[in-house]
Amino acid sequence: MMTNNTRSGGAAAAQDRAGSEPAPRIAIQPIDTSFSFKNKAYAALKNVIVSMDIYRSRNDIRLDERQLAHDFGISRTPVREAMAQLEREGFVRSVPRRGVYVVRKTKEEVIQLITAWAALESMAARLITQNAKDEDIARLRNMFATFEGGQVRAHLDEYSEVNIEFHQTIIRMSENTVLLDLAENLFTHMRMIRRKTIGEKNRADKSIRDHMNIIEALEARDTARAETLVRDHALGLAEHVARYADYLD
Amino acid sequence: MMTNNTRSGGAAAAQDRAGSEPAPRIAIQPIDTSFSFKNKAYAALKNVIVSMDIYRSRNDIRLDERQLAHDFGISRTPVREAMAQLEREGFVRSVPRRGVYVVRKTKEEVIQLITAWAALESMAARLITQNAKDEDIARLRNMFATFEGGQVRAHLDEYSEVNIEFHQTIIRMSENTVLLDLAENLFTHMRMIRRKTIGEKNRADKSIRDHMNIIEALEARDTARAETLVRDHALGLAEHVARYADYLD
DNA sequence: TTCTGGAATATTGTATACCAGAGGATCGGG
DNA sequence: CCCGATCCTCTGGTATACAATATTCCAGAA
Repeated sequence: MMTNNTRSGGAAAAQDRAGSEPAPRIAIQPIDTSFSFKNKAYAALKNVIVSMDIYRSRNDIRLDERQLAHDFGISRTPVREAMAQLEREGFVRSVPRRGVYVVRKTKEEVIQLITAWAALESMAARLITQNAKDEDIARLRNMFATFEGGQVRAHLDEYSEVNIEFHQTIIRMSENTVLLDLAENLFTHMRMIRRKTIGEKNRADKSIRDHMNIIEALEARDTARAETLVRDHALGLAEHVARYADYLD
Repeated sequence: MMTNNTRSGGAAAAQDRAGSEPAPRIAIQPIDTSFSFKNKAYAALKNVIVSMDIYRSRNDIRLDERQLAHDFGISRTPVREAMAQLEREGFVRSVPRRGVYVVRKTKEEVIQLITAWAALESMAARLITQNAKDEDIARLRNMFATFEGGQVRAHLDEYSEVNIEFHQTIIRMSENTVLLDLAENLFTHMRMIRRKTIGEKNRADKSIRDHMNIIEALEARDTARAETLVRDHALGLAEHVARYADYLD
């Protein structure tokens, strides 16, 4: 959580034109001091971890501090500080005097992950029915109604990027940054296993239908129903994983 | 999350007695290598942060790396690595070339915190009704029924240690470590503001009644009701904070 | 051949040195 | 007395040096 040290500050620069300075002063904005090597390394490392296919090979994957520091062109220190953060988030595990290894979630842990996600997102749905503006909910429909047409559906399995984006949007619409931060982490973990897609074609159809029902419940401001639908949708995935995802662990 | 590098291993040593070795081999267990300075510093720092009364003074509290390192008797490096972790968890904020400051949550953020907590704990309640053993639920009642008697009630405001412990126990009983880890962090934040207790004596009574109702719903394995009660109990606190906690920010 | 022991090597954990930038103090001019 | 430029100090950011331990591999004995 709290990824950004840069507390926005984007639009703030354009404001002072009533100031008495005649100098043109073209578009100078406070230089972004937040991109320290530590933060850059964090982003880069996270990217590396997410984009590698952990679950294909069974061998543990080790991250070499020295090698990474060298590749990034920096020293070990900021790399280690980034590692410490990733470790706290559960992405890597540091074994003393041995190395840091990318964490491979067990089936059990994935189920727990999805369950927690269900909790967060259903709360988000609740908040949306109470606080969101109609136009925002409408935008949600527009964003994902394209898939109702037909052909794109094939790609909408539980781990696809569009699917995750839908759920991420739900969370974001809750306007609760704590929920967002927590869920962001869980989604990142989910992205790491999405390549291991489970067959079962009809689940994609069900997923779309679920999404549509969710959107309708949100539009109707039906708090209880929205909450329930979102929760059960996620828990359904958890159950599916429990039953069919034997390739984990 | 993932605080422990020591993957148990406790009971595993006593197992192999069918092995052909006649040697007694008395109770050797792997020495705990996981308490590096980094981890020690993390625990110590967190303790320092939690135990200081952030919300009394309005001045920002700065943590001096050098001073802390000196007090701990170690160098800055492990202290900084611990700081990096605490920063990622939202406890401190590091301003480049200025210092690292303890984060003071705004009223808005506290409300969001409690809302997220409501989401996690209500899911925990759901899981308990489905998976927990009767005896565990019974233990929950025994643990907190002492307060029904009378005099201890006065101290049971929303921020008291016993109150937090009750909710923490609920989460723990879900047997979902992800929920537990996420909630643990939220609770830690809550502990930091618990000293600023709000008056309103009758809330304590309501709190106890709520707890009893929750326990009963769990005992009855009434999933929907338990979930709702837990959620609304927490959201009630959120609303209370929204209304009366003007001292924040 | 197989197992034990230890030296060589590799890699992390920790300490220290150095750097750049922010803020305040000081000093000088008006 | 007030204001501003400049220096000085203090802080976190980064790099590097050193210490400690795990792993590997080979030699030698049973």
